[in-house]
This record gives sequence, C-alpha cells and structure tokens, in this order.
Amino acid sequence: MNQRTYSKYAKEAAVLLGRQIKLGRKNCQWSEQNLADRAGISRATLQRIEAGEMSPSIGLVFEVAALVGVPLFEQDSRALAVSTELAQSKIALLPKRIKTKAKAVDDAF
Amino acid sequence: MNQRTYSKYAKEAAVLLGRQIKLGRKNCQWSEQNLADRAGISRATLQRIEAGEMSPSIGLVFEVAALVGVPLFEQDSRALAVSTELAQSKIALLPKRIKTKAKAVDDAF
DNA sequence: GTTTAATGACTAATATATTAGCCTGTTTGC
DNA sequence: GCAAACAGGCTAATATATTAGTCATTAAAC
Repeated sequence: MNQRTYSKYAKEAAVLLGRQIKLGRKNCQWSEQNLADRAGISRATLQRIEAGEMSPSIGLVFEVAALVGVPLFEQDSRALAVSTELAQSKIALLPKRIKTKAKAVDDAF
Repeated sequence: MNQRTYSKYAKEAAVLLGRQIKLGRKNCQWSEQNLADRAGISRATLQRIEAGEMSPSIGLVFEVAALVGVPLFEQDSRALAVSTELAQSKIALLPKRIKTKAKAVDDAF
C-alpha cells in the first residue's frame, strides 16, 4: 500500500504504448489469448499491458510490442543496435563518477 | 526458474533505453543515489534499469526516463496526449472482437 | 435466433521484483 | 597523496507481479 505516484508524462507514455499494442494486435487479427500464448505470458498480464498500467515488467511489454510490430525506438533491429553502441560510446567519454558539488537535494516540487 | 526468453529486438530496445537514461543522468550531473531519491526508488533498482534489464516495471523505467529527459515517444507531453487519443479512436473503429483464425494482414507498420 | 468464443473482471497461490543494508574497490576533488 | 563519495555487487526480508483458474457478458459467425 505504498501507493507510488508517477509523472503525468510517464503515465501517458505507458497508456499510449498499451494502445499501440492493442491496435497492433487487432491489426494482426490475434485474440488476446492468441497473443498471450505467442508471448508466453498470461492473458491477464496482456490485459494489464494493453491497459497501459505501470506494473508490468518492461521486458514483457517490449516483447509483446515487438510481436505485434510496434516500433520501440528505431524502425529495425540494425538501426537500434547502432543507436545502442552510440549511446555507450557517449557514456564512455564522460567522467566515470559524478561528485555532488555540495548542497542537499531538498529542492521540492 | 522459468527462465523467460526475449526477442533480440526487445532486449536491444531495453538496453538502449537504459543507456539513454544513464547518459541523461550524467548529463544532469546526478549520482545514482541522487536520481534514485528523486524517482523514489532504490539505487539497486536504478542500476538494473540503467543496465537495460527486462525485470524492472515499465512504470519505474518510464518515470526515471522522464526525470532525466529521455524522450519516450513524442517530443512533448501535449503531442503525446494527442497520439494517445488518436490510437484510442483507431481502436474504436475496429471490430470489438477477433474471431477468425489469423491470416496475415499485409500492412505491418 | 443459436452457438461459439473473445473480452473483462475477479481470486488465491506462487514467482519475482524491490528494498534496505552491507561491503569492496576506485575515482574525483582537494 | 588523502579522504570522501561514487559505483558495482551481494544478501535477506518484504512487497508486488504473474499466473491459472473461474465466471458473466456480449460480439461475431452460422
């Protein structure tokens, strides 16, 4: 009962992804059970994913999205791999650790 | 010990998102603990997110991504909401239930 | 109309994520 | 060089996701 809160932006992104998955599934002419079987998950979990809930694991969500053809970041896997390498090389160029200047975090919002 | 498997595409997308988050965090000059506190999660979980693991919940991943300014789908929140509504209206136009046995539809994103 | 099955919603059991807390090595700032 | 703080990785306890299963409703196919 910790009642986590999420930013509006994060919630909207999850809902949009869920709806795109639902749309993609219907486009494939697959029933919920059919897609759930293909993804190796339960129908209940698929329903939560399509509803855009925050609790499902990102792995299951991305797997289902891939199955129904929702583009996650890049159009194809090749371009995605390139972007991944690029991000890694950018990280490598930065200082390995971040030292806090001073001053606590308490800037509330 | 069910040892789930994921498609290469889904795994790469998760890794890319994690690296973009790490890059965004460093760009903000925030330490792991700093960002974890802002997101209201533990540092251990943030490490799993940045490592691109499949287990963290999509809610936590999206929340952290939003905090460090990683664009999820659209550039701004307004456009995201519009896309969400559009996807919903598209779903509404389709048949409410899928009965038939598959038969691939040519148009696949 | 009748039949069939897809959807939506719920439960209890179990698997798993998440956490707090620790320890270790290492980088950064002085 | 030195100290402080970061990052990486581990553990056990607890919170939560995931599952299989059921039931009711209703759209689709005949």
